[in-house]
Amino acid sequence: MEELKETREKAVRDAKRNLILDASVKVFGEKGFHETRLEDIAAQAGFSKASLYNYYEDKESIFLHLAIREHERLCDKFETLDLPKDSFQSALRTFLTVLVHEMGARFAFIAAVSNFQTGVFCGHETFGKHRETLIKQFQTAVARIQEQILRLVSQAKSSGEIRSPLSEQAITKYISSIIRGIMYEWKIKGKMGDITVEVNEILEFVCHGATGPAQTA
Amino acid sequence: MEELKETREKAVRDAKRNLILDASVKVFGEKGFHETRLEDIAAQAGFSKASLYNYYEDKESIFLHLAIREHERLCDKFETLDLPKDSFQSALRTFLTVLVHEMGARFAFIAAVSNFQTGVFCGHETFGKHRETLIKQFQTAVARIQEQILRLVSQAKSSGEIRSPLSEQAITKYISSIIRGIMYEWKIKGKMGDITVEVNEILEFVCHGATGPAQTA
Amino acid sequence: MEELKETREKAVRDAKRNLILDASVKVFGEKGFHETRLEDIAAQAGFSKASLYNYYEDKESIFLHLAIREHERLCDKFETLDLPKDSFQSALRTFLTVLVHEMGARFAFIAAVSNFQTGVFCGHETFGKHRETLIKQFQTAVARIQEQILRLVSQAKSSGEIRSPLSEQAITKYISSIIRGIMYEWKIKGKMGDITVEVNEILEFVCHGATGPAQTA
Amino acid sequence: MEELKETREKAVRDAKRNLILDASVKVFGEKGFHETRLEDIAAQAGFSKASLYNYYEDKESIFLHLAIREHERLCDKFETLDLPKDSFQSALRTFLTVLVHEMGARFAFIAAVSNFQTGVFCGHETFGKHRETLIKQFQTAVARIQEQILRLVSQAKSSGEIRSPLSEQAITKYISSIIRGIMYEWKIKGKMGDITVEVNEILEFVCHGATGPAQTA
DNA sequence: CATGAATGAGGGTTCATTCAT
DNA sequence: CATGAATGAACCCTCATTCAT
Repeated sequence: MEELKETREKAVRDAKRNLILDASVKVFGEKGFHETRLEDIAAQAGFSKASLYNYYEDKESIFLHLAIREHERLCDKFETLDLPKDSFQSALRTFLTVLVHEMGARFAFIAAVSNFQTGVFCGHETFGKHRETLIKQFQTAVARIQEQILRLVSQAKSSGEIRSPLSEQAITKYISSIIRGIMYEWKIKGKMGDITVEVNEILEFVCHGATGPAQTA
Repeated sequence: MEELKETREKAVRDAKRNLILDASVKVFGEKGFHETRLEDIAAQAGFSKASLYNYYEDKESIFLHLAIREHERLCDKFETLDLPKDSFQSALRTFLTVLVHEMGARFAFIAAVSNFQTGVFCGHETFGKHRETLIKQFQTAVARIQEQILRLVSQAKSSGEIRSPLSEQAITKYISSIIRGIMYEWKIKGKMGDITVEVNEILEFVCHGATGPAQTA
Repeated sequence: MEELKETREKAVRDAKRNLILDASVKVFGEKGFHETRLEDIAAQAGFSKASLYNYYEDKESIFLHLAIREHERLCDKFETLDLPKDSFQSALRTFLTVLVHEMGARFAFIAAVSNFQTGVFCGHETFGKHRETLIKQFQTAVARIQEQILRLVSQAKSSGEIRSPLSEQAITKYISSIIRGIMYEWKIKGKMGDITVEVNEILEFVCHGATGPAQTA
Repeated sequence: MEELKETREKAVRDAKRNLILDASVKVFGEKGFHETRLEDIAAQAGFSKASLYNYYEDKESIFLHLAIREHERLCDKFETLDLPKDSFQSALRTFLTVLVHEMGARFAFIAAVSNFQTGVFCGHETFGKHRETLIKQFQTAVARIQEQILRLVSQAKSSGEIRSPLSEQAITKYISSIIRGIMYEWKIKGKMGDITVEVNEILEFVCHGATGPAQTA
């Protein structure tokens, strides 16, 4: 009995925490970290500004928790995903489709995360304990996505499908950059593009580069 | 006489405007737009905070003028640059080397510019007249770099060196993203990497992609 | 039957009210009125913050009730106390010993009360009805202690033991100040001193002043 | 020329810093540290709230600087003061008259300082560098007054005028307590009492205690 | 009665910008 | 032109108090 109540209350609380993040993804996405006012988030979430502090330590905490949630959701998606095993290209196609599909819906926020990484972190060096671990989690979550790509690339390298002399890390890095570029583009345009087209083009470029496939001739 | 004095004074004024930008590139690069305080810039430039307003309208104006200057400098460099004509690859190598060399010295600021583009612009819709034209200039300047790449790509496509079915714009976009990715990486690491290595790797990837050159076999 | 239940419930309620005050004496003593958070008291008392409002009107009410309780307890002690009748000095010794012993255990809180008196009251002029009477009680309770001293002094004056030309009120005032001074000293040092020593010294000073007893010579 | 300007500007700045303190002594005196709003001080001083930050780091800094100034002023007064050399009593009379006269005009603030000492300091242990030294200064300044009294007492002890077996420190402590008691009394009453009367009474008590002078008989 | 959650009302502080000298 | 000083306008965050369960 008592336990049931507790779990229910825990669930409600978690739901509200998520409501706040849902509101945040919109506002942070639109305005970026600095120009976002707690009040905007509160209004969007249907809370008062002060209430947010029942759920998160402070503004930065909301941002980080959100980034973590979004990245982990994505990772979870990938872990339950059956990637085609026939070829690197089709595996990457599936992967990118899911990735862009998921990220795309939050492209603006993803862009904000990148900005946050390069703009807010660098320089800061003194954090409180809580902050410290939260940031670690954040970085881990962000890194985990890259690792998914890295894994794909590594497999393809082992199987001989990737014959590039470049290190797996370098290739992964470039793929990431390209994806982030897409997010930026959409953010600036204000809307998503066509996912299928976008993925196909990325694939084409990633697999064959610019000088391209006809090299065989 | 009078004219001479005027031109001299103009020159002095321009010199000071540039001093301010020189200071800004450092501070904006380190802290990003939002976390930069006018006072930081003033201190770095050897002025008082109030003096900055003798030379620029406001904080955003400094940022935009700086971005414009940096991008135009780069463009000027390219216009006086004799790119090798023998192959797309060697032209691109030269181009990238110069680009990364120049940008690299300001990588942190370049990262800040990207963040600014995606984080500050979007959402704003009411600008004063002055702002309006300044922003146009800024966007033009940023775009001009991309056009340099686009021109290279176009030529290579005409000459048949690029056989990718992708549009020239798409290829250009990916190359840009990769370069921006490098800037981000350096910014996060806090220092530049080895330019030659970096350029070679980019080249390798851009030209042949991941599955790579040995496709011939 | 019904009555019994009611009295029992009343007793429980009173017990809880006292629990809250027990917690408060610690927290108010350590942090003073302003820096004490209701949450600190609640935690210390094993209640939730909201529950406190079932027992007391508000923060100030807790503080006042506590001060009243502590002072009345002390007065009760004195009323059941058989002071030696042989001399002013020995009566005062017993009195001070008990006073300092009792107060001393709560020295930090006593210091907080003084601060509260001079810092919070003065200036306030609009009080609600409830507040009004509570404050009266508080002031009465604080005054009652002084009256105990006053009574001692008066008796000694009547009996000729006190030959000072000073009014009984003045002497009482000085004794109070000295006692409060001890509380402050302990509060700042963070711990009580030796009661016997302290009382003896106070006695010496109060009875003979600085120029002192040897005046006879 | 240039130097003159600088010293003048320095003087103006110092004058303004003092204006702020002048305003603060009133407000802090009336409301105490916690209930004082920066805005109150600003209004009283004829500044905007934000302007205060041109002169002092923060609220606590204003309070501490003020306390230091007041205490040092008093000390300076004493150092230029020719205390009668004929007897402890007349020296103490002059001393107390000046002390109460000076302090009295600021009695409310002096009370606030005591509250601050016991209420705000205790517990805090982590301070910034600046704070650290400022607090040291504050404590030194407060202590210096006590030392003046201690010196008087010591001399009188050496000269045999004070025959009390109590330590000089103890006597000094009691005198201080009594003075602070007066400040509290005035603060609670809302106005100063008659200085001459007050001083005479203190003297009487301090010199002969309660049982008093006629002990000779 | 107990309490988790919600919130209004502020407070201290920051900073881009303006103004007077 | 240079600058110290002044300030309006926010913003983040805190906390006593209220409310719904």
